[in-house]
Amino acid sequence: MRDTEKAFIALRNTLSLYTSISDSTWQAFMTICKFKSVTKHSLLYKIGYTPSSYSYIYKGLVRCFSCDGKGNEYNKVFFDEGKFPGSMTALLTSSPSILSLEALEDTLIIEINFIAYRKLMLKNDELKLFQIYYLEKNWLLAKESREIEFVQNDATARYLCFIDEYSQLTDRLPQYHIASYLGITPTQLSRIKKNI
Amino acid sequence: MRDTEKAFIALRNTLSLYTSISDSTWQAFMTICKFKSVTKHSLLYKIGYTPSSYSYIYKGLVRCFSCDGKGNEYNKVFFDEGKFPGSMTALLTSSPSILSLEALEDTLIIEINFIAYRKLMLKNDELKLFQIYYLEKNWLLAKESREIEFVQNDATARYLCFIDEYSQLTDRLPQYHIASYLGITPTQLSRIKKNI
DNA sequence: TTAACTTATCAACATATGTAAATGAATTCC
DNA sequence: GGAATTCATTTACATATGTTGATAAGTTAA
Repeated sequence: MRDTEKAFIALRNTLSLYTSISDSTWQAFMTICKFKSVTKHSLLYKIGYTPSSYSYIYKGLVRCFSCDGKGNEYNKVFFDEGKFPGSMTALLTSSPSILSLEALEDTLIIEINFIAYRKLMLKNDELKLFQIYYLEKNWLLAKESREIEFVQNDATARYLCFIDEYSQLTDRLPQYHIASYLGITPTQLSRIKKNI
Repeated sequence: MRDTEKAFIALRNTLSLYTSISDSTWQAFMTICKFKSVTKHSLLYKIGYTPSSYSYIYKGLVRCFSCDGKGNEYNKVFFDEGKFPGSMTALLTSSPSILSLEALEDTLIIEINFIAYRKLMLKNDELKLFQIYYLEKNWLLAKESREIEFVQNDATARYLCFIDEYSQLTDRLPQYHIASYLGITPTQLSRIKKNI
């Protein structure tokens, strides 16, 4: 079986984790999707651009980061297989994103056209349910706990949280990207690891 | 005119900032609202409880904070006149809140029953629009920029952001609440103020 | 394979911030 | 009005983290 087919099967399985997806819903959904391959280090989208699609990761790894004016980057989330990287905010408000997405490995994705998805979702009850469950689980709750985790913990505790949350990614990610996620320098992360 | 009436007029004006509110919408909306007075230092709701209403502040000041296990509190947002304090997350997901709300002054609010509001909103186009605009402006965008502000800036820069965003509140808030909002101790805030 | 580059670790020093305790000003309470 | 409490500031010291530069291991490219 080719990657394209396998990717679509994986996508349907992921949707089904949230709510049941009938064959007819799936047929309609597939027509607004496009399989795509992006090479390591390329950007799925850049700060300042208004994205027109979600992505679904079949294979690979993507980081989401913001930038300040001085050339520093700050990692916010990592997305691996089965996740939907993207700026929900930029999509919902059709405004330029304040975030960028970069592939950290050669990555296979399925692009889901955002406008077509909205149209389809608004007249399909299964997709409406998916949308609600997905938003609640992956955005509202995740954002709230990440914020609290960041505010309440020191860097060592945040590192332990990171290992807990991203155990399967700790060796796919370079140290300096982890450090940036934790809000510290690679030097400091090195010290923290030594102290544990 | 009594406070109750003035509060309801203010509430209608606030709704109208987001979208137009017809008389019939307003009549229906008013029936799910209740005027209430809360004294300084009392809690609108506590961590662990599932809130059943939004509030609207007609007069007064409320802080939203989280707690860790060691008795420390962390301020997240301040709400003054015209704002809707509450944990959107807890309401949307009907889950126990991980946040508390405390009145920092004697405060006059209007409580809006959440379940009744959902019902009304889902069959009223004006309220649906209000809901979307309010969510986008006050939750998605605000949360995203607050997170970036916190991650990218040092404490001095965050203090300047705070003054900018909350200029009208800087002298209604005690230093130690501002310090907690900035993620530093009152001692450090004192030093920062001296250095500016 | 060698050379060039990237990455992780470490050391030395600088800076930001926390902690604890003291002081004085402001506020609250009887 | 005076006593008690709360709050902001300051000092001295401790700790966490940043910065810079060195080194060595690992990776990539010629």
